[in-house]
Amino acid sequence: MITESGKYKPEVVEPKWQKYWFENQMFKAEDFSEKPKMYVLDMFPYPSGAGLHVGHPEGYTATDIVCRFKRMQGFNVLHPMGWDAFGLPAEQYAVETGTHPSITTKNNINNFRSQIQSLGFSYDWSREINTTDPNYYKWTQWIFLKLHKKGLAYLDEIPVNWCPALGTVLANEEVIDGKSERGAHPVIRRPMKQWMLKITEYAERLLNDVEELDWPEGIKEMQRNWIGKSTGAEVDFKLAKSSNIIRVFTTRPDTLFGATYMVLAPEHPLVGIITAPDKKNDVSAYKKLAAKKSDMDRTELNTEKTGVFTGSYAINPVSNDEIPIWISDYVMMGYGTGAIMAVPAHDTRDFEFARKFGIKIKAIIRPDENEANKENIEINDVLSGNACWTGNGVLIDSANETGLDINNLSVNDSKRTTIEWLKNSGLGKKTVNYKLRDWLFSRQRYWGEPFPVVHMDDGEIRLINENNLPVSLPEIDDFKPLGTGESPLAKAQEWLEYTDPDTGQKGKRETHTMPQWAGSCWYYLRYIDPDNNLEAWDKAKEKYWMPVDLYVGGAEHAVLHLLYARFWHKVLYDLGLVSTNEPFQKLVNQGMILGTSYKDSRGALARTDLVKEEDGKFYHIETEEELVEFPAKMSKALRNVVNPDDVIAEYGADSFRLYEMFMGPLEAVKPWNTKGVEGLRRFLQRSWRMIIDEDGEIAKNINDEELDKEQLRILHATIKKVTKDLETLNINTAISQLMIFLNAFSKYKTTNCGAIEIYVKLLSPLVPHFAEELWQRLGHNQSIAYEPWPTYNEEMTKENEVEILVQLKGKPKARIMMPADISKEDMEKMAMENESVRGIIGGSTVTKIICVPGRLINIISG
RNA sequence: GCCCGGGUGGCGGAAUGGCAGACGCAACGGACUUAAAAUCCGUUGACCGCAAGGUCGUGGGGGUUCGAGUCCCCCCCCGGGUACCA
Repeated sequence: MITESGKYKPEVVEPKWQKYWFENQMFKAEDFSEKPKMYVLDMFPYPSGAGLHVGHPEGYTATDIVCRFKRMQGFNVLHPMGWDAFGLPAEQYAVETGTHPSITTKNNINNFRSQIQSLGFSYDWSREINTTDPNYYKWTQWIFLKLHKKGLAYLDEIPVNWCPALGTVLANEEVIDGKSERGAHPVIRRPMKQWMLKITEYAERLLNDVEELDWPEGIKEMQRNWIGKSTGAEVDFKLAKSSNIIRVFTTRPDTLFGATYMVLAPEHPLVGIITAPDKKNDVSAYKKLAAKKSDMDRTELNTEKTGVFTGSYAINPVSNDEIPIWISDYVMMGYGTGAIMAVPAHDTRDFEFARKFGIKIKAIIRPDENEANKENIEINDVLSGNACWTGNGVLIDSANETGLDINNLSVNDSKRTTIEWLKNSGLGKKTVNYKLRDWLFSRQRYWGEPFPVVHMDDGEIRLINENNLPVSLPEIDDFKPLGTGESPLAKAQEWLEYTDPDTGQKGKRETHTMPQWAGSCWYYLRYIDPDNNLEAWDKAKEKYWMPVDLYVGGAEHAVLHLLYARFWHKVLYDLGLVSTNEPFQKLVNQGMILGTSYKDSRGALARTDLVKEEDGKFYHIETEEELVEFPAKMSKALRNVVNPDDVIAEYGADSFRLYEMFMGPLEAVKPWNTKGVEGLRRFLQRSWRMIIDEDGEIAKNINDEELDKEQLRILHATIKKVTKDLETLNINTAISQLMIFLNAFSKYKTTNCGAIEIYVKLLSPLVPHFAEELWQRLGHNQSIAYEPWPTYNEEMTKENEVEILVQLKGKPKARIMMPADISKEDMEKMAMENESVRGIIGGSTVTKIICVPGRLINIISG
């Protein structure tokens, strides 16, 4: 008879243990402890109305496993969760329905929390934070005051990415291909007064300190590229017929003698001044065209160069030649000085431009012969101006009468020499340029942190006193954007008007709010001391917990969040408010989980509900065309979104967790396959059956008999493999080893109870509810969560005898059993005395024998 | 274009320079069952062969090595990032 208590029932076991953990506050982190600390952080989610996605629990499961593992190893673990809850969707929903964003947010958070809790994660819920809570954003505002006082926040009238559909400006990082990152609405350029943060002041440190981080190389590289440091020189060009000077930035000062024209960005302030009267019409027409073009979708980038001549000339400072000044939109006002010296012989863009407009091309580098051959470029073509060379070589025709002679020098040497000469002649100097721009920190939205700022009527910008924080969001009932560049906050009359309590001076509050990134720039610090009403965090606690030892999240935050947070952290460090230079010591990106989709012969993906399966093949319901299975991003449009709630309801949270980890390496992109969850459910079922018999009793063959040699070997090998794999986050192979253990131990007639308990312990970080239940049934009345992690004996993992492969000239021929610890000499002796080995060698002469202990013998014969 | 990843059975994926394909899914065969599901046992890279066995095989081509999925060079394809950055 199978009784109820004999069955594995996740639907009973999982809520039982979740309740137990919650009621006993099992995972509350202690501030300060004798134990070593471990701070494991998940990127906190934006609680969207759509709820949890199978992608969310992937990283959360991995960190939960690490935390549970580390607790058993005696660490004091901090593992918090919270909500990045400011953001556009709740506000747009408010515009449509009138529901206040705080209500939407609260509901979504409740939904997210219960979904997350149903997965059995061991968060310290007493530290839950919410960026929209005034008790939280009070401190976000406080940090803004710190930034401002340090001179890192300023107002500036700049051309910004204005998104009419969203009614707000966006940071450069939030604009993709000329469209908004969220919603893909068109974005146009428009000058507006905005709050900016001087992240550029930290560019060098943000770049250098990347080196010391234990982050994926790809992410570090993306940060470096985004900062985009380039070293070169600023050079001043005099105009031929006026006293104006055009300053350019170049990374190739060595090519100055080859500069045969200049180009200004169309928006360059000198354009209006230097344009010759007969060119005014052409130039202003082009400027208009360029302005319109920058409003257009940037993906349709036309590589064909355009531009017009201004009618003016500049003097090349090294050769004294008069060179024409053009304007073109291939030079951007936003980078360097907005003007370039053009060296068509040695820059591909300049080359294209000069070719098109018939401008002189003057070669001043003789290409390196080997390199030119490799690139398939004729040296003579370069020298005659018919090909462009950007590589190495030797300088030619590059000397003047005022002491600069770089002929015969290499590119690098001539750069150095030229910069030296420019400096001595007062014409230029060595400069460093960054692609990184200052951070646009204003948004014209309601649902964000208000700035603690008042614009006084006399023009003074006044900061709200620290003691009067937070500046709370006013209640309003119309969330529609004004479309003027002001946020909906401008409608909150009462809130808006400010009167100085002492002087009676009047002013208006800042109506911009902070971008969503603000709250996530420092949330990891608030978890350390979430209820502190006197300060943002206690310094001693910060010192104890920081830095974050492991940070797991999606690669989509490679530049945005991670760069901004590092910037704030460095500012806080400089202010003596945090003890570490960097916030996140180790970073791991979980790969995206793809859904199943179906592709036709043209490569088009079909909606999953329009696909039918027959005999293992897939067909389109309407066209009858045969389709092939193809992994694709989960999307509503493809109807291939998998909802974790459904999976948990059918298989249980433990099977779900196990499957997500078994799919492959954490960082890899991998396709979801619900069949796979069944396999893991089966694995748990078989593990259960090995331990619990059909009556719900401990299986009869589990006793206190000693393990035999082979059982001991498998047990210790399993402890070793699982321990090492959890340490390195190779959770998929840890699970494989546990399966190997089960396959072996479920076949033995009798099993030692201690070995089974170790198995349950090894499983417990992965499938905590399952393990708790078995642990209890095995007679323990304490939770397994803090049981000491099993240790292994290296000697036990070794086999006495191993099978050695005998190869003849690399081909496998025979297998001989040999003692595991045999020496090379004895291996060779044993092999050569072996009958079948002799037969394999036959009459041929052995010239060499390679012995690899524990592995193989390779016999080379002539 | 440039910068990062990656390419291994039908599928997800394993492999300190040492027997490629661990583990799982799927498939097939068998046991149990009136039957099915569940469960259990077995087979499963391709090709040749009755068999013993052999040949080929980690995107393609070369190389280093006694030995290469792994190291080196060249090329192709896929994914991500970025883009007239001077």
